[in-house]
Amino acid sequence: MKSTTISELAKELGVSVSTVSRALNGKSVVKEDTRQMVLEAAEKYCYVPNEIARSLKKSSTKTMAVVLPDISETFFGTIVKEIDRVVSGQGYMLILADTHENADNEKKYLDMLYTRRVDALVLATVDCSGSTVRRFMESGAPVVFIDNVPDLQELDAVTIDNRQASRMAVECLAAHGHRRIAVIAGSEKETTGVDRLAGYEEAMAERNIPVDRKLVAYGNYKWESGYLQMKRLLALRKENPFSAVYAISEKMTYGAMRAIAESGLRVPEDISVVGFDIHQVGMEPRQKITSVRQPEVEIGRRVGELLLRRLADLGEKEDQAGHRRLLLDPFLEEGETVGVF
Amino acid sequence: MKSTTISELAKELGVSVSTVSRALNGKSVVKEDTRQMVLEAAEKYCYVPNEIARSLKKSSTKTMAVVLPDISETFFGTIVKEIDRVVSGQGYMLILADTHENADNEKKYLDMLYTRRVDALVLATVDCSGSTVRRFMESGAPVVFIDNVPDLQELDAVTIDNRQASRMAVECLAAHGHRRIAVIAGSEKETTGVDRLAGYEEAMAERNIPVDRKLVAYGNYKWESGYLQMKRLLALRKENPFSAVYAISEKMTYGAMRAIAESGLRVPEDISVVGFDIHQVGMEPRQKITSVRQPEVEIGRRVGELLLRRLADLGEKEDQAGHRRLLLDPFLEEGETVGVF
DNA sequence: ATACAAATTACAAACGTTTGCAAAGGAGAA
DNA sequence: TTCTCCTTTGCAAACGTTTGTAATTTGTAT
Repeated sequence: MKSTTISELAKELGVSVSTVSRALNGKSVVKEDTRQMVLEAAEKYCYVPNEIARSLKKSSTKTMAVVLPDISETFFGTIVKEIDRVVSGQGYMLILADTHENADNEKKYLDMLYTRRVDALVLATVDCSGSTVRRFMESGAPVVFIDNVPDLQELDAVTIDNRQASRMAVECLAAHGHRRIAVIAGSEKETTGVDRLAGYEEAMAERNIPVDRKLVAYGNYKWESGYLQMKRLLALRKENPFSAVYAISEKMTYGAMRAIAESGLRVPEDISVVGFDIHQVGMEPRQKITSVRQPEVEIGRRVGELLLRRLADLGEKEDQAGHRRLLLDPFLEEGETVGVF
Repeated sequence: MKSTTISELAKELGVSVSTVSRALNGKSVVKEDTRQMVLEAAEKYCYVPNEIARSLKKSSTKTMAVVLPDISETFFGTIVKEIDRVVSGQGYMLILADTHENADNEKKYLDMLYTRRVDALVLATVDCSGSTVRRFMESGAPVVFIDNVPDLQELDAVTIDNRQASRMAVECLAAHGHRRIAVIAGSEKETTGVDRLAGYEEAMAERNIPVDRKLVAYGNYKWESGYLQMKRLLALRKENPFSAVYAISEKMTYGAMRAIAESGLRVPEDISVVGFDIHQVGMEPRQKITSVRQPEVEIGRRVGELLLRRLADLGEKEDQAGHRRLLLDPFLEEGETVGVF
């Protein structure tokens, strides 16, 4: 079931391969009659261009890669979906690589992608040192970071303003009278987690509320850690009282709420909760959770557009405009988990 | 920043390209000294094989495609993640295409994938006629269907037994004394929805419970339709009473529960609920939802393994073993939304 | 030293395109 | 008719590999 090639068409029609190629691509001048003839023959013999051969010749694969820690998360799924929508409009396709949050896998995938000569890369790295991508970036292919951005200067990135996100959470709680606000933060290694905690501290400072270290718990973004850290905070509640808690990931928020429910306390009567990335706000079976949200679709769109522009600029031989770090606005989605204190 | 090629290495070392190629690939006989020399030079000059050229020559791209309606759904995300894990172990990468549940997009993507000569395809189609894939299948590339399987004979597929899934739901409810069981079903066009409804009917028949058509609502798998259909069912509850409801998708389950909550009824005291595909059973902030579940990870693994075997068999020139339709077992995950009637 | 087989290496074609350049074809003007 | 100029087409190289076959080197036995 091998498919037709240009040269077979050429032979069939008694013209040269270059003529067929030009007729098919439409870019170059070919007599209209010939073009029609070629097009009909292509139709008749079910000609399908071989993108591999074309890639080799043009050294452009019309392929981008997305490397991320966990595609099963709605957050990443939504971003990828939108990137795909945007770039597929220009004929690009997406190679997906799920690193399982593992730096070795990330490196392995980046190597595989490099040999495949993808035109561009979007990366939600687990290795903030940025060491794994260096070669890629040096090769000249556009790279855009999302979610977790290494602390290097020269790079493109699209994220939300994570400090701002936490400020909004604290602001919401403070506006309801809360001052003793616990936080379930993330690891100190990832820029995302660091920024979110910093935002919390800034917002507290702005309101002259001292940050009680006893109310700062460190989790790892997973359900279990939200659950366990909340249990811990609740156990010490006598000595370190608090009226609200802010968790910086979706799963930790769920875990924390479960811990609260199991302790017999009510939300928001006893404890107010602000979550992060709660994707089904308004769709929860019961209580809507107040949550800081990221505009995933916009993130995806901006990433796609940025990559397309970079690739176009490459073609134009313009020198790359300075690298840009897009900081999008998070937003607070009101639910039913914040009460007045 | 162009990277080194085999012929540059060859020139540098004063040997032929074929020798370098063979030394690098290790398959063929090369004097050990030469191999070392080549390997060192490759290292020194940062040689990276060009997979595109290799693909062209070997007419195998080491690439598979996954085409599905919505990657932002955890269900698909989890499957893709596992397929990726399995096949990347054998050097394959995954191209992802999100059709947005649109048949035209599906066709467009399949065309793009065909010109890219992907080695294999996994497809969660929205077009059960199977017409869009025909060419692909005729080309000889392995195709595996998931989720929604066309009613053709000659194809590979990995799904759960959807009838069995519904039987388990009904069985659970019946065991708790429920006989008037409403169902929020899906469209009549998709095999998945059809099978799930059929399973419901079978299970009812087995228990000599007549199926009341008034208790069968048709949704479209989305939150809103679960919500609206439940509202409708509740509005008619006086004339068509029921003590339980079974919804055949995750989002419809959430929507239905929201509608129940808004009507002031309690779950499970007033109405019992069995859902489908509830991914965070046990992680919900409050009430655990009893749900029929699909083993997504196993589905992904079986898909990956099946594709790898098919591709290996192709190489072996063995004639393809008959097509197989893997029917995996769904399972019931107990929550707190089913009470005795 | 010579011959022969085995081990190693080189040559060249092929995979299916694109594209610069040269060649051919045709039309109009001298 | 011949020359020029423009339009259309063909030739051939290139993209970076793999691989069958031929050529060379090496080792061993005579």
